[in-house]
Amino acid sequence: MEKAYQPQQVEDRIYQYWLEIGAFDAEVNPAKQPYCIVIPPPNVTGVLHMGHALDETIQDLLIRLHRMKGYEALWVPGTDHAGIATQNVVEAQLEEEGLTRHDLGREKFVKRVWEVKDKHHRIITDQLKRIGVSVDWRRERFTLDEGLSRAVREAFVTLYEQGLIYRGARMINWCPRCGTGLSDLEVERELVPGHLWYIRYPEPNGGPGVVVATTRPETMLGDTAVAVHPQDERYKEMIGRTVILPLMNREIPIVADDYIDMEFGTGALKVTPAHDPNDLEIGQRHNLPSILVIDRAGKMTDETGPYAGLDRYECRKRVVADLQKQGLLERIEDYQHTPGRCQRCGTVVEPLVSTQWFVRMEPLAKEGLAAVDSGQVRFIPERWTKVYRDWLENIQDWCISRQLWWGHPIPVWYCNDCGEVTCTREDPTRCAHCGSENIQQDPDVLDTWFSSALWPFSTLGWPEETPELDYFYPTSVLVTGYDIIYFWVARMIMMGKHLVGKEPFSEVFLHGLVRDERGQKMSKSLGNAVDPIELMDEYGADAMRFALCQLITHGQDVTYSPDRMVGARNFCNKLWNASRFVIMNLADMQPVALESTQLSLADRWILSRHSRMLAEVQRQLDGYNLAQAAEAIYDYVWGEFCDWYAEIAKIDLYTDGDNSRRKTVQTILHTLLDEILRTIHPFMPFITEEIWQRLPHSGETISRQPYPQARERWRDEEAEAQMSVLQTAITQIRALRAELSISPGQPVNVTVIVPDEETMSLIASQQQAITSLARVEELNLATAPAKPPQAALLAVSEGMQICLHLPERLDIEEEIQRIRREIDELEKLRKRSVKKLQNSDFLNKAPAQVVNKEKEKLAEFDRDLQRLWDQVKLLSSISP
RNA sequence: GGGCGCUUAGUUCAGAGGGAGAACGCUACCUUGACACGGUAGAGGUCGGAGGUUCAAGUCCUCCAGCGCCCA
Repeated sequence: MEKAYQPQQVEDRIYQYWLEIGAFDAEVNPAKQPYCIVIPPPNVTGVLHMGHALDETIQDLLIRLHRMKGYEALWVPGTDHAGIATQNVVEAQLEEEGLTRHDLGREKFVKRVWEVKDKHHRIITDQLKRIGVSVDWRRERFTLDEGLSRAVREAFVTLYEQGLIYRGARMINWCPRCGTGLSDLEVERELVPGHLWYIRYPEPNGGPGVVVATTRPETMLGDTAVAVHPQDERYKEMIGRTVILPLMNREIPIVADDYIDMEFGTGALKVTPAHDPNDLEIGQRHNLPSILVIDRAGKMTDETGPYAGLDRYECRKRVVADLQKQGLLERIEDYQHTPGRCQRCGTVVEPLVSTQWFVRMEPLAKEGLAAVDSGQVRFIPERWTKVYRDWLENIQDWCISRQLWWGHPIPVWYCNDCGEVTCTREDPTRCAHCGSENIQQDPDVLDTWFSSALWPFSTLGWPEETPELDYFYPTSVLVTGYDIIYFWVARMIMMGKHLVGKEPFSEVFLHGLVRDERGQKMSKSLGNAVDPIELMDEYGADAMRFALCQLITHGQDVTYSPDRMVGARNFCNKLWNASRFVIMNLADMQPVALESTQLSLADRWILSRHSRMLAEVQRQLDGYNLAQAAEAIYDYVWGEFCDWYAEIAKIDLYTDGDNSRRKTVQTILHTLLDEILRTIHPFMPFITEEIWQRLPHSGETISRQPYPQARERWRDEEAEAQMSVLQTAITQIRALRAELSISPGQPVNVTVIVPDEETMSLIASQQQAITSLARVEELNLATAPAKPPQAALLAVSEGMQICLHLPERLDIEEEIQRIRREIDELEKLRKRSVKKLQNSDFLNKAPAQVVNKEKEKLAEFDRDLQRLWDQVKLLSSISP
């Protein structure tokens, strides 16, 4: 074995091996319990980032864990066509060539998108394999493939037939750059500095009229009213009268509406029903006409007279200038406002009334709420439930049509003769209403999230009643970031309940987002994105995975930390070398039955600690506390198995003589290492497989071995307590050595004065461990009240006095000072303890157990202090 | 405006009522027959601030400040 673990020599080979033996293949298997995760499909727009690495690591951990626990574990891989995002990538490429998608035409353009999809799909697949994902590649899906397209079609037609999908003219968000309508979720709002323009609308008779305040003066060209609050004393007289809309010279009414905020601006609101959702509602309440003044390209329409054809921002400047010229611009204030921007391209969206397809969400939202209220779906961490609920309780209809070319076509045909709509599961050749063949399909495509919403069941074969769907659905858990609760999680739950009749998963584990070292969200545009591939090149996939697991705490964002990578890489190496040590000493192993063998203190102790660790890992994993589970493993492996047990084991391994001890130790080392590897495997699959293959084993792969379980019979409180005393003694001797910088090569003599016979026999039986681990030449034992030897360094702990003989070089004054410092520390603790025990409230109200513990502590402090003072006296008496 | 989260060692983060923890970094000593990606021993926190509850408060409650996010 190499002296250091070299992941690059291992990972590829191991992954190929797994594929060869079908280690990740899952089948419908009634003999086993199913455990299923469907991957949140990465977009084929780009490459995987740290957020994916985190997401996949968690899922792989859960899948591998359950596979080992005996479940039929299926992880379904796949990718998402990511409609608008992918289309934009290709459009950006074309732009560099000086072309638009219209220059190419729809067919050629879509062909080009497929090429981009293929390229990114290859990259993503390679990246996933590097991470070590144990997905069943035979079952990979793509949101635009044939089966999923059928699912989309079925879902659309079903919802249409049920009246839950409808076509209508409604206010939507329009992105002038992408040239498509968007759903509310795809609009991001950001506070930016702007202005509030105060514009006077005079009365027809030349009276002063009213002053309105607006952040978007260009929309005034489409105003059809001014609205005031009915209780507003300032305007009571004006209600029902008219004012002249400047520039357009249109006479518009003043209406009263409760919606108006009297505090904002002048309390008078210009009403533009065609370009503001609130204005639209006011318009509907007062039967106001709606005048479209901004078109889909962001240019002014013919309705705007002299401004027709101008860009909306150019028009804003001209309107302001013209108002100023006419003396109707009263003033301009600085004002922070939040214009909506297209999530994908950043362009300021235009709210406008447009005919689109919508999903009626209210009935579906009820099903979504019921799924959570009934406990069918549980969020982890629990607090996200409220976020989910709040959204569903205030749900708006979902605009699902997109004026794009990349995506699922809308399965609707319009009849050019009778004007009716035909929506069917198979492509129609004639109108379902009049039989005319003069029909044409809707040119639009569906929101990419529509197909995503079906993912957990479409990937399992729905709408076919496949055995997979029957067996694996509902899936076990969904693992994703909290940023797509609305976009994806909620919609999957609703669609699953409604279309399949069952919730798509019983648990949702929501993790945080990955941020850079300064806490900023990682993104390509900011240039702070860390490439997981580079990390894996440098530290190895296992190290990256383990580091990510250590960083995952419930729902909290994860700050990328290279230090963690180093720590995890070192842990890999530690595991590698501990294994190397065990393997080197296993050549002549003849396993013994541990139950019927005489075990040493260290043996009993490590078996107990091992079992305790397994229980803790289990407990933490059950609660999705991955960081705590990882910590439990780390602390045990490094701090107990390596630091203590392996060191003590060397005594038996390297000492000739008692062959039965060697056999026992070999058996324990092998047994525990095997279980350690299996316990860590879901976290660090590659290194554990590599080592496991080099250990005596049966079976093809560690990934299909049973997951270790804690053994109650290995628990040994007595061994743990005794070992603790031994560890204290050794640590104290080491500390005394360090105090005087005695090099490890230099042996020392030690006297341990023990408080009782029990400790005496304990220490006596562990002489070898002490002399070996603390590098002691001669170990003397005495029972209190023996006097410590003169001129010795003294430490006091667990009732023991540990004296390090140093007859020649000891500086007595310095030693007295050192002991006094120790006394000061103890004294502080003693005082606190005394104070507590003098408090009658504490004695009366605290549980007896706590009080007793405090009393014991105080007794120990007193005893230790006494001995330290004795030593000071002793040293003082011989001081020159 | 409403809601959520965070504030603990130089840095990144755990801890959720009974003597402050990890990783990395730092100091000292050490190539000890698994490992210098190592060993041993250390230094380093009035747990954001102010009140309160409690015998006991990083830990529970209230308020405040700062940072971040979501929704309107």
